[in-house]
Formats: sequence, C-alpha cells, structure tokens
Amino acid sequence: MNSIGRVTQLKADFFNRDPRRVARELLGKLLIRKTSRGVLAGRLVETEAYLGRHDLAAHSAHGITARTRVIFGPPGHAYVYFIYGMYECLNLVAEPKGQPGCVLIRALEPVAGVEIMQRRRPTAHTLRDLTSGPGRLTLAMGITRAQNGADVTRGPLTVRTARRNDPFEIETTPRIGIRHCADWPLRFVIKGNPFVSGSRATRLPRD
DNA sequence: CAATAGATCATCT
DNA sequence: GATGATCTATTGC
Repeated sequence: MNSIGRVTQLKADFFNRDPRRVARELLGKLLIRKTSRGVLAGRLVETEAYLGRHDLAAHSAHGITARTRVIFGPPGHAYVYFIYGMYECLNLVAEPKGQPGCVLIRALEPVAGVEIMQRRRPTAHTLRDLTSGPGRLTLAMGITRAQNGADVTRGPLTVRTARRNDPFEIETTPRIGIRHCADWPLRFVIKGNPFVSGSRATRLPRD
C-alpha cells in the first residue's frame, strides 16, 4: 500500500474460477518478478484461457502426467512448460485443486527493470520486441521451469493490481498457434495496445 | 510488409 | 519417432 493508490496482491480466490474469467481479469494487472539483480514488472496485455473439459488444445486434455500435474493442482500456481526445443511459456493455474484449467500469459508491457530485460533479450531491437510473445516474455523476465509449480500468491513471482490503470476495452479472438479448437474465442487482449504479440500490420490496421 | 525455413528437445505414443 | 500454446533471420516484393 502506498500514498498514490491501492495495490493488492492477487490471492488464490482470484484464480479459483473459470479460466476465461481469470484470463479476462488478469488484463491490466502487473506480473512482478523479483531477482537478485532487481525487480522486473510487466503489465499483462494478452492472455489465453485453456479449459479443463473438452478443450483438446489444452495440455491437460489427456489427463494427469508428469508434465500436466501442476494444471490439476491448486489455483494460483505457475505452470511453466518447454516448447519447440527452445522456449518456455508461463501459465497461471485456475480452477480448484483437482480440476484442470489455466491461463497462458502471451504478452506484457514492460513497466520496470527494462534494462535487465534488454540484457536478457539481446536480439530484441525495440521495446515492444522485449515481451510481446509467450517465449519472449519468459526470457525477458528470467522465468524458467525452475518456477514450475511455484505459488504465485506469494514469493518472488507474483501478480498485483496496478497502482494506476486507465480504462481499456477487451478484444476477444481465437487462440494462437494451436490445431485443435482453433476457432474458440479464448484469447483476450487489451484493444489497441502496441505490446500485444503479432505483426505490426495485424495489430495496427491502417486508419 | 509477407512468407518461409531452421533451430532444437521434452513429452508422450 | 513425431510433434509442438515459438522466435528469429532471411528472402522477396
């Protein structure tokens, strides 16, 4: 808490709901990562919901395995998986323990620790390249499978409400890069935000 | 700006 | 043994 506004850390109850609701309400919140080098923070501008039942695009679709165990665990924990031999992606677990469901974090707007992020992302030549993609933001924030299963309601990786948060519209689209259930409207973005992933043309159609 | 190829490996069949 | 919730560099217009 501080003099400018009310800042609260999201608790387990926030995540203990339908992933669609969690994904929408995560927009505009801050992902906070404390490292030995300093504090990194990013505003969530793009999320995707992965449902527990009948969602064949979700890793949890085929039951509990060594990898998907965390998705079936308690809400408010991190599910970090390795993909394409190179990248790691961050999800936040939703739904009560025993019921699968999670939210993929697809893009952030850098808020604090930009210099540290740039050091971790030498190939990013612009500010928006830093964290505009699920693989990019984990690199920038130093999130790896070491954080898999971590409790996000406490500890060095957390989510908080923003001190100041201008009103925004939420745009809903199909999810990116999946084969199954490819037309389900489960991707949520802050409309018009330049830090959303994808090409410039896709994001900013000329006016 | 659009399209495409290549990198690279944990996970599950 | 195939596949994948991706990113980057490169090519061509």
